[in-house]
Amino acid sequence: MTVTNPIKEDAIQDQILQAAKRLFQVHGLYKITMDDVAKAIGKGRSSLYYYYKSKDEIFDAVMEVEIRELVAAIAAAVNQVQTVEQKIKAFCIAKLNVLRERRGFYNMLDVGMDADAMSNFNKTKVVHHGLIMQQEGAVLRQILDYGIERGELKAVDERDKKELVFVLLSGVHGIKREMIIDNNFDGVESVVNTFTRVIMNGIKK
Amino acid sequence: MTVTNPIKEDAIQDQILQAAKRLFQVHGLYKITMDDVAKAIGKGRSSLYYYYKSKDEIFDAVMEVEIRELVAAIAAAVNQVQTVEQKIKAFCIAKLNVLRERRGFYNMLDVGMDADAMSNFNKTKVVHHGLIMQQEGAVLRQILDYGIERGELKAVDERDKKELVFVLLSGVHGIKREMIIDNNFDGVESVVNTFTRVIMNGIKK
Amino acid sequence: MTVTNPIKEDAIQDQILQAAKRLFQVHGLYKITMDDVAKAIGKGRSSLYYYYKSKDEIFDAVMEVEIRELVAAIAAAVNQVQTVEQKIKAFCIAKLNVLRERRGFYNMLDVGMDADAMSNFNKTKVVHHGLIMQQEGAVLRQILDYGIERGELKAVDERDKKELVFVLLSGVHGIKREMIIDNNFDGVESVVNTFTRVIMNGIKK
Amino acid sequence: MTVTNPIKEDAIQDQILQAAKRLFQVHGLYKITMDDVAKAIGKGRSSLYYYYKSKDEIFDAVMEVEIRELVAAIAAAVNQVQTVEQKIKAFCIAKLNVLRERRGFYNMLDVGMDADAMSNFNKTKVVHHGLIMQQEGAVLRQILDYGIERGELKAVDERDKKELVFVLLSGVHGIKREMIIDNNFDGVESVVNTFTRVIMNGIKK
DNA sequence: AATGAATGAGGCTTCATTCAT
DNA sequence: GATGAATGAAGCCTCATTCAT
Repeated sequence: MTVTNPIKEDAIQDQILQAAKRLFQVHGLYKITMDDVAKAIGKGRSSLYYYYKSKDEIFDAVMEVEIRELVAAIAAAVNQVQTVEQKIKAFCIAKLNVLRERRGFYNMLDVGMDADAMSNFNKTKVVHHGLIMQQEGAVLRQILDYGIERGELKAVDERDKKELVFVLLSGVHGIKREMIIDNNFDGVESVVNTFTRVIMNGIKK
Repeated sequence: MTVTNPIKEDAIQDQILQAAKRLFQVHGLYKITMDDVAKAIGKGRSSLYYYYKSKDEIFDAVMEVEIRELVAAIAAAVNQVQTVEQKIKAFCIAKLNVLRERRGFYNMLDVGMDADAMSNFNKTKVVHHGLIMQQEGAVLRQILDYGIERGELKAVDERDKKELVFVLLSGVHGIKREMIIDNNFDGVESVVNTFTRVIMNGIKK
Repeated sequence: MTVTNPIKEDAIQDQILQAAKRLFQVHGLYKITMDDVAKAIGKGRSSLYYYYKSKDEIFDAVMEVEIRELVAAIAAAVNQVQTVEQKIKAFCIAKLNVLRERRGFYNMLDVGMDADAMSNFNKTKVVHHGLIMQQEGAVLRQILDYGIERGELKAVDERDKKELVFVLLSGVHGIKREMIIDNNFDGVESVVNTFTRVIMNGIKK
Repeated sequence: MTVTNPIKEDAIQDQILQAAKRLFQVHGLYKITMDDVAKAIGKGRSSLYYYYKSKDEIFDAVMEVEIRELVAAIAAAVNQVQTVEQKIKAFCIAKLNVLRERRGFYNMLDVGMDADAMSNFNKTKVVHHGLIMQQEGAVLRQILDYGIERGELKAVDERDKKELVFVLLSGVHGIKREMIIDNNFDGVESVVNTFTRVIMNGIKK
């Protein structure tokens, strides 16, 4: 049986992925070199190129995983509570909690994606960001619809709904950002409460 | 009037500043090399070092100008209207308008300041970010106080006020961010309206 | 014998070492650039960094070799003769002979180490100089002890012995220096004879 | 009287000289930039070029002064005492004392002049070193002749005399060097005593 | 499947020197 | 006399990527 084992191959590819993920999360993309990643999996630098064509490609792969995990975590949190206010709060807290440990990483991808990032990263990255926005937006929108249906919220037209989602999402991203910069997530609960309260006042029946 | 003209005196230093500012705004700090800046003013690379000790120093100088301009623009806009709602709206729109043309730049400093940036930038940069937050925060807080005094807003305790400012600021930053990433500022007015409305509902008497 | 050959393994590292050694010897550290070294082994400049982290590291490595070689040569020469006078003479001549071909190099390390060098070199370099002094001093001291034991020399107290070693060592270094500057080692034997004779007269029984 | 004042011109030239001298003494040639020198005299960098064609030329000028001062100091010290042993001791101590405060400077010129220095400096420098050796040698030789004449020393033939001078000179230089490297001149007197005693034993009647 | 070796391209900084004014 | 301004040449170092084995 000298057939190459595709599972094993994937295993290493995954090792690289996990190592890169961890490193990117802690230090950010720029600080991490291909050598850092290679050392983390105990292999030579050039070996990485057997599994991924470029640093960018590794980054893309890491992103996909992160996004999946983030969205899953948020959805799970939202589904565990009932009222709209609880759901929105859960949404915010879940997102902030996941991001708390992503610093360097999400920072740049999720909201961060600043001009630097944008000019360095290929289009794929922008697509990824859009994906997050879209998926998270979908969750939020479901919450709104659910609230309207349940009679908790005022009925609003499509355009308002869209903007509301945008504003909500932007708000959480902004809060996250400040907390990351301050490197202080201590007030999360409290700030989220204020945020949710203000928002709810603005939209509830 | 034999007063020496300070502008003329540092004409070149200013040229560098302006060139760097423009370049940083469009492309971000990392993408721009000293050579780019030098070429932009039609001089040799080493000439820059006659006016600034390092790339970092240029960057610092650019920042100072940007911050001054940003805060001034916001304050001016806010002072031109009377009601709280108008002021908050003015605040948001002024900020977003200034930032619209800053992309690469503010992105990285004001809100952007992501983990990468933070580890690469020196302490000065973080200080600058703090400065913006503080100054903008002060403006917002004045608006709130003004509104409470005028009876437009509910009176809230100190802690709530602080958090409210934080949430407001974070929100605008988040919105800005999304717009920059989308590279689409078309809906500014509308989004700001939604944002302000929701917020106002949450805090007005 | 399947033992891996350590020499072969680091063949290139050694090539760099040897090239740098030769270049440093002839031209001195400052004159030699990384590019010079790279060209000397027929490779690109950045390739050097694969084997050594910095110019300093190369220099350190060269030093280690030089010191080993120098001390070994001296010890060998000293051990080949019997009387104290012969040994001291052997010491001087061996040292001068080794240094004759080191010019730029030893010059700067061994004795040379001037204030310039000292402020530019890192601590390691000073340590290296100290090492040479210490090892050579040990050899000289053994000669003295040997001479006292054999009754050739006057017994002297510890402090005198120490100073004597210092004076002897300094003397040889001084002579070396002059010869290097004159670029004339022709009179070595004769000068060493004079030196040794004067010294011996001062210390023999 | 619009005649240019040669004295004033010389005055500035001298200011430069003195400033450079002090700086070189303390920090060594390499560490000092033209800007350092210019700042020290409170003028612009390029002004130096009005008085000296190049850094090298300044250095040359500084050297000349230093040599004059050194030789004068030594001669004075030697002339103040009577016996040969005292004179040699005076010679050594005077030289070491002058050099003690010259570190960076003499180091490189007087004895130091290592291969680096030699390849960086122009031929003039080597000439200067030779000049020191020659002048100091002359002083030493006079001491020897004086001693022989007075009957203190054995009569030796011309060649021995020459070598003796060389050895003496080299010895002092070597001692100086070690002391500079150690940055410790505390034992000067004692070491010079040992040196002189050993030497005297070797040459006195 | 893995990697050792090599490097090109690029980046920041320093400094002696020139030159027009 | 003096200098502000400008720079070319040089130097050190980093890193993603390639490629033969």
